[in-house]
Amino acid sequence: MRTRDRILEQSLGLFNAEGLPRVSTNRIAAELQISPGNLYYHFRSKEQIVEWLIRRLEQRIAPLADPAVAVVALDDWWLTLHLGLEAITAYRFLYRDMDFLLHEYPRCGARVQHQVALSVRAAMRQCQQLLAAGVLRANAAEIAALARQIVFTATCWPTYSRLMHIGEAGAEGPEHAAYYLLALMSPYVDGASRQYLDYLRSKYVR
Amino acid sequence: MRTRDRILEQSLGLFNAEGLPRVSTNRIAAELQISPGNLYYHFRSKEQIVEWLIRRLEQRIAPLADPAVAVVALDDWWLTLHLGLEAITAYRFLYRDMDFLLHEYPRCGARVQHQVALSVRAAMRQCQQLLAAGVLRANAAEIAALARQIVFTATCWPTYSRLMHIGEAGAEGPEHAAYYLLALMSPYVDGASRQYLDYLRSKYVR
DNA sequence: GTCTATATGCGGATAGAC
DNA sequence: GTCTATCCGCATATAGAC
Repeated sequence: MRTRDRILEQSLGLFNAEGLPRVSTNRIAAELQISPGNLYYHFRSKEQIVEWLIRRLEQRIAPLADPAVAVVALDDWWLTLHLGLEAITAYRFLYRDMDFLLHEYPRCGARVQHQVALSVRAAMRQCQQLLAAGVLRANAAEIAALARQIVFTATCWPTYSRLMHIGEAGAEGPEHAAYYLLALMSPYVDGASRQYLDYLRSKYVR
Repeated sequence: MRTRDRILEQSLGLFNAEGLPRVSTNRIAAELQISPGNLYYHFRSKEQIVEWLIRRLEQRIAPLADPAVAVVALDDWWLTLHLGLEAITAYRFLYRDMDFLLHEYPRCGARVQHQVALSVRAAMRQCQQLLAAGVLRANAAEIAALARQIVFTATCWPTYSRLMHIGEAGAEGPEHAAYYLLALMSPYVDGASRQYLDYLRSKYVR
């Protein structure tokens, strides 16, 4: 089953680099120096390749949204968020062309939608834990809006940033998004936690 | 020149409803009950249709980014932002498939990029005016991050919202984005202005 | 498992008559 | 200005030999 894995790996790389709709199955095969027919022996369709890639992403982010994980300090939140950003970066093609995904491969699109919905719920849970721990100071409406903003920014900022600074190195990496995520959180944090947050933020100044 | 305008109007409607890549020139012609050849008599290419639509959008938002406009009260800011959101909604297909746009029609993509860059600059100017007027309370770094967040949210939230709540009415309208834009601004506003902001926000609760 | 060859369909765009 | 007919190229996917 070696060829199968090579197809998945090469597809992920090409999809991230050039975008799902612009990478044809013929292209993937050519890049791997195998025939198109061979590729279709391993995967019934292009959609199936995408579906297996999504499966890998799901396994990677599932532990981050696990309710059992306690988030009681800013550090816990930050680690979780950073791991999430890295996962999103590694599979950024899914978020980059979501409109295409949803229309061309509805099953895949629905799965990504579901993952994002789970992330929103997890973000709310984590914000509430931080509130209970006294790290955050905000009312219920603010918490809800903040959690949604966090997930929105984490998923969409890399794409936005890439579009606006096309060709610039690192524009789609997690660092750009990280800075703005800290900025979102900042007004609701004070005391010692706020100092730590400012410290983190200073590491991401451009 | 009647047919030409009908083509533009119909294209805009179809692009917004189904997305730029999924609406073919043949489809536009069929919908208007004219022949594909006729369409290509009026526009050399599909790209030219898009280019004329962008031109209309540019004319619509230019006055909103005009440095001559004074933004000294929360009300001024809110009006400008709301007009901007309505313009984005009216031409949402441009933001919905920006990756496609940038790769397939680089000239068009660059123009939209340029418009967004202008919007960021305008947002910063306006935030600084609000700061000077005592409506906002923030340092320079916070102002810069806030202005970027505002433009990012205004341009990307409608698309994100639509993808997450596909089929739901109003998900891509300006209202959803409006609520979160006010939430972004809120922590940096206090006193009488804050009360007014909360009042505005209450009108958009879901 | 892997290849070659090919079916099938669609989208953008053009030619030339009316 | 508008039509009909058609070219061209590409992408997904399949058939059948090796």
